[in-house]
Amino acid sequence: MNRGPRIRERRSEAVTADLTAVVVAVTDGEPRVLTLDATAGELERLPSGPFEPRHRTLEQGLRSWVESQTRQTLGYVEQLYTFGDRDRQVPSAGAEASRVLSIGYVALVREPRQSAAEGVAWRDWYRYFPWEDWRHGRPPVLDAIEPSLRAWAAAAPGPGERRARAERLAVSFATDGGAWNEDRVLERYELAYETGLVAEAYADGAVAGQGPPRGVGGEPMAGDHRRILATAIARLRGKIKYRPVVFELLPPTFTLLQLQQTVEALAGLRLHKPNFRRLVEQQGLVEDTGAVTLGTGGRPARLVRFRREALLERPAPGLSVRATRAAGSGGS
Amino acid sequence: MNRGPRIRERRSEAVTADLTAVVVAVTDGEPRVLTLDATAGELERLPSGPFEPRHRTLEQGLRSWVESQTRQTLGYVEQLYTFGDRDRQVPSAGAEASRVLSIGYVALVREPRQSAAEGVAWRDWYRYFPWEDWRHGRPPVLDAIEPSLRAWAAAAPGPGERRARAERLAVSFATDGGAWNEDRVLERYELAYETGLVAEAYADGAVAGQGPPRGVGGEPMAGDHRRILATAIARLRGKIKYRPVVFELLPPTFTLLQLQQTVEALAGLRLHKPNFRRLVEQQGLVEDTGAVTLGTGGRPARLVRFRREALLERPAPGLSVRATRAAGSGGS
DNA sequence: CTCAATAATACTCATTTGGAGCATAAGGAT
DNA sequence: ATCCTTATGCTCCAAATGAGTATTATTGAG
Repeated sequence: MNRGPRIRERRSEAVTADLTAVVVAVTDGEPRVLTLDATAGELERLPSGPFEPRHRTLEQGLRSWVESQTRQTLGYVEQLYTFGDRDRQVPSAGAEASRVLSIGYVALVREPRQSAAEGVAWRDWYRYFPWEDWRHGRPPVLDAIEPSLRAWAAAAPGPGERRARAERLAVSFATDGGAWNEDRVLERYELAYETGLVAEAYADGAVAGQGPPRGVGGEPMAGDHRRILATAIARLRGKIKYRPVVFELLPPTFTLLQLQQTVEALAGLRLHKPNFRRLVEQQGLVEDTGAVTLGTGGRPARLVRFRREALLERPAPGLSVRATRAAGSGGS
Repeated sequence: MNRGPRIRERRSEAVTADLTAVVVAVTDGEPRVLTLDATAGELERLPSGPFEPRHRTLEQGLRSWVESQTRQTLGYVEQLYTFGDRDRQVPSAGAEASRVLSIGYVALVREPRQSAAEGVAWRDWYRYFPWEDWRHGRPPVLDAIEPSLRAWAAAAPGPGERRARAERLAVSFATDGGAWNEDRVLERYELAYETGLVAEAYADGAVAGQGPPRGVGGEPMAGDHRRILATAIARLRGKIKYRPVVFELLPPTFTLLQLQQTVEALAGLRLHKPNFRRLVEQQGLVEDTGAVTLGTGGRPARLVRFRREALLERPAPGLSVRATRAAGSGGS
């Protein structure tokens, strides 16, 4: 196949490709993401680095950057999305800085090393999205957010735009009484950005003003890292429903409650225990190991392991997460 | 946000980003993709071109290339995946050709212009994946493919690898009697590639030999375009189940049969008519227009339109596609 | 003008799935 | 022993789903 001439002709338009990793673990029932601490001039950030000639593949490049920056080796890795630049980033360093692509990845790890390196920390991901955790009922921060959202919708230029904004709010944030959909993490972040609720919008110059209202927009991150994190959470929340990805976060053997709490941590919802177990059993997702744990605080729990054969038997071997009316979508 | 220094330091590692479009339409109940004809030295290809400074965003760049190459304007556009180079492409033009990224997109259009430009054609997508069309029962080409797949599994280096290959076959191609999963288009293409069933594997040097067995591997495409097409089909087949994307392919008003046939075209499956209608109705995906069509060949059909409010009411407003036992997954 | 062919539409029925709550079992702590 | 906690098992019912059948409204052949 004669692609030579074509490729050469194209090389004139060069860009830089930044590989960025959302490395996820669940410890003590909390979802955590691997971050680099904020430094003098910069905010907290995700491990990342440019794609370089020494990297065999994009994914290899990513693994290499994460390891060198955090001493954490990665297991399961999945590409998320490639973000262009001018639609979001600030051309702070002049025109020549404007050709950067961010290729986002999500990685799952089982046993996070405690403080793997200096300046590296596993942080609760709800630190960055406080409105996403419904495990203890409706997050209070939503009451502080909603007025801003409604004001933004009301301030739309025309009636058509106003209706469009109201619909986006209804779909994403379940204003006007609809059901909260835990998957729409990215839409919600984008809305928060557009309405000036997150600090990044001001840093990028997308929204004018001093900064967001205090204490409601979640912790900011450098560049577009929080957007990449939102994409990762959305992807994971969607994927657990039809792919057995949760097991990448669990040790080889685990109890059903551990499994449930891991799913709950990711989804940000409380699930109905008996039904969750029934689902897991009838999907054939796990098999008994014979062993039991004692440190449960109650009756000992069976230890189970993931059953790979489930991949063959089910078209969509996942764990549908539907909140119990009790704690998930109901009141506080 | 002080990103200046960091960005400059990274600019040394430049790559080229190629934007590639899978533009899809369904006409006469057949799924079609917009392609550029094969030329003297090259195979059929998808519209594509490099991301350039003049492009405001990645998506804008894509739209611009598609329009200039095919005179087709795009409606719905969605990014698919960014493919690195060394994992697949041949470094045919020397070392400097090895830093190309392909960013794949899928676009849906309603009314394909007939022969929009010279050298441009809407082609049935099953031309490239003959094993993916189960609307008339099991595709005969599978009988020709399976021996090659089994031989490849049997020829694995060790017993562990042999088992791994057999499992991949079982999952992707439903060998050993499992159910065919229409979503796994990409896995099947990758397997066909690895087993030397598709011409691209030889062109890339990934498989040694003259070329694939004749008449079974589907029509080849330039570079990694067929892989991108496989990704697009897989994405669409998955997405119709939880998002109302089909309507992007239909005119403003349509009949329920048209809707069903469009879904069937994408999924490559035959559906049970009464149940499909019931699903559409109870999901509230469409509403009556009052009008009817006559050219049905039988009783006139109601004309309906998409109901946007369904987006608000349902968490996953889509059309689950489960084959009827009759024609979909059953015998020929 | 009647009848067959073709689709559209309506309805039935059995089975499965899914949400909710309750009952019982088996540990540890006091 | 009693209570607390968690694991596990089971029931009930409503909704969704798969499959099949019946009826209705056109077109077109004879």
